[in-house]
Amino acid sequence: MITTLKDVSRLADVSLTTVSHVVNGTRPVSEKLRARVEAAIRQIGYTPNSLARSLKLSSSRTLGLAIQDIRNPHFTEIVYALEERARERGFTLLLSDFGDDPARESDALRVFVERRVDGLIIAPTSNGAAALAWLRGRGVPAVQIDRIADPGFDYVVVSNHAATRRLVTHLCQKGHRRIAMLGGLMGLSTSRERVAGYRRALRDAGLPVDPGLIVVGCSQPESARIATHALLDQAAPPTAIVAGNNLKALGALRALGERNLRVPEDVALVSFDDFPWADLFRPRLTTAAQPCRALGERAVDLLLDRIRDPGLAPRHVRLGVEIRHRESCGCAAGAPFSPTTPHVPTSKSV
Amino acid sequence: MITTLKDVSRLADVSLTTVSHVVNGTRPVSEKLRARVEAAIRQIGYTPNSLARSLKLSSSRTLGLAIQDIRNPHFTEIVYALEERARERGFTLLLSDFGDDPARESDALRVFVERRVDGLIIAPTSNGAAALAWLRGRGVPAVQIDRIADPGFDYVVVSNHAATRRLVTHLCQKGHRRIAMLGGLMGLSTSRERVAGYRRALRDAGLPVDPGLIVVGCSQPESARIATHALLDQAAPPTAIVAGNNLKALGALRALGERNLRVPEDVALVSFDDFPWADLFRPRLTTAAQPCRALGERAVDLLLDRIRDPGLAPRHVRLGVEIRHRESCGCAAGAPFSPTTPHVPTSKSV
DNA sequence: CTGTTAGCGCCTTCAA
DNA sequence: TTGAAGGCGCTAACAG
Repeated sequence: MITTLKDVSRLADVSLTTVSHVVNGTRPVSEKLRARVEAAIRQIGYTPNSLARSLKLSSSRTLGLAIQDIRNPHFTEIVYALEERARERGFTLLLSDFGDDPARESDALRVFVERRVDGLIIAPTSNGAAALAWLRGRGVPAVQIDRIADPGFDYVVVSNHAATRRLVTHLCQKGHRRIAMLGGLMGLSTSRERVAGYRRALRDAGLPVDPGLIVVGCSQPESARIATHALLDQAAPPTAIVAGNNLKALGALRALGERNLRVPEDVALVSFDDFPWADLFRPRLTTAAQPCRALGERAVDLLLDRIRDPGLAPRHVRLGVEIRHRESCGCAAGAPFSPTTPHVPTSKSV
Repeated sequence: MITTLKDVSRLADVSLTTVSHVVNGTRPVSEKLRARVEAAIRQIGYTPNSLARSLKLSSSRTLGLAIQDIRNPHFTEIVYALEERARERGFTLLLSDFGDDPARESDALRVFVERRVDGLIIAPTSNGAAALAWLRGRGVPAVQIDRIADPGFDYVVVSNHAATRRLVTHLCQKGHRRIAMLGGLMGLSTSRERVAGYRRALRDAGLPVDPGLIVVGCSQPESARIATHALLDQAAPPTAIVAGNNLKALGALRALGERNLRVPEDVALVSFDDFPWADLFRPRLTTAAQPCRALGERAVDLLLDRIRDPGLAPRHVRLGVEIRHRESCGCAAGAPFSPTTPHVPTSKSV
């Protein structure tokens, strides 16, 4: 059923070498032989064994991708971009979803190394530094995305500080003086940078930083929901909330709904990360939209460069973030339905 | 940097055979030698080369996954389940997103076969039959998910007919007499089954089937949006719409919003496929929620069974679908925010 | 232009 | 309990 070069060479009555060369186009072969070989290949349905090829060449043209949770739309979008770019450049993606669990993160890297991926892309956990150190010991090229655990490796992330700062400044300009921040796990660079951006914006606006308005450690909608309730139970509750990512925004939205608070009239809400269908939430969310597509593409490009030349100095890329003003910040957005739904491909036929 | 069994055997001064056996625990080794070997392994950081191993064993413990568009939340959820189950059972997933393009579908399968995956999971396009036939010629185990292109292969899908029928019957019972259907590409079994279920429900209710109320071929939100506008432009527009999947629901929702039509007061809307955040859409969508998790798990299990025993007769699994009644069908849902958000994992800490 | 041959790293029979 | 040796399928010197 599964055939080999040798089968082809026997059937075409040529040497194994010649077959290899016509398959790979790696040296001139006379028309006559080439025709015979091609006929034989078709006849027995030969498909090259890239395992053997990889073993010989010590290059698998495979990239490992280790990520938190592909169900988070933000990561989904990145995975999509990574896969597409990798495929375009002739690489296949090995996928591992490690659910923010450092132990599973290490497992994933081990599996990838055993499979001799040519390089790997990782959104590191708070324990990522150790995982990356292990990788370094094996000389495997890697690029970090979304978060930074080890500046000794390449990375491509976004300007978390600046974007959060703009989000918060916008809220300040609309007159809010008690602005709460729903932050993530402080072991992650993203969380630290976003919280720092928040603080900075407050200071810029001459507003005090009230520790009671900063909640960190939320990593799922449910914890954000609970945290939001706690925030609103305070004596002097916030009039605006900044969600550190999309999952936290969902949780906040749920809590707000449960209290029948109106957004933005009663409480304003802005969030990091956009959803492709953010225009269908009510209220429509004002967000800091990350360039997921570009991020994925850059990450693959960086990685392939490094695979080609492992001696390169670490390269650090920070991409800009677009603030999408919709309703939840208190701005009356233009048309009731924004015509731009950037992440959803347009149809080709009805 | 990357070391081999031979390196270990030299350092530990034992035979290569012995090292292999301690690594794989495949035959008894004396305490003394084992200790030496293990020390050597640690010392040089040996990581097995699974490429070589796979070549020798002709089994890669790899599964190929070929799917339309991981950005569709429905597929995202399935990919998540597949990856998790595969990992639990010691397999790694190779990912290929082929964007509903038959040419890219074939490419993906070819790449998978070249990489000698042990089996593959595919959500076939309308051209899937040809692709699967090619696979059969190579004797590669495969299971279809979501859609059926070749009953000669295993599959696990959901009861599209019955679920759509229940959705439409519900609408009929609420008094709707002009119910439109937004169907997908009729080359896909899902689309055919769902449209058939719709027709069946109308007949059961003694209602005429108006061809003008059935639109097929939408595959993206944008085409569904346009189709919805066309539907509403008719002389006798529908009072209810059934979206054949989640993307079509997004499009319909946008069109409805653009016309300032209220759901469900002016037009009712129900949809196949649930979203994890469906509770945050306004109106909250009534949906036929597929058991994505179970589907993924069954698919992997079926595939591994078949890999073990390729002689098995084709196995066909059809899973039930849960109708989630929310507001968009005209039912006043209970609490304003449903406490069940099944696809979003609960937090472990705040 | 074509063929012979030596591995890539590993598993496993066979022999000791 | 241990080791030597052949071969999985392929590529690329090297030789004709």
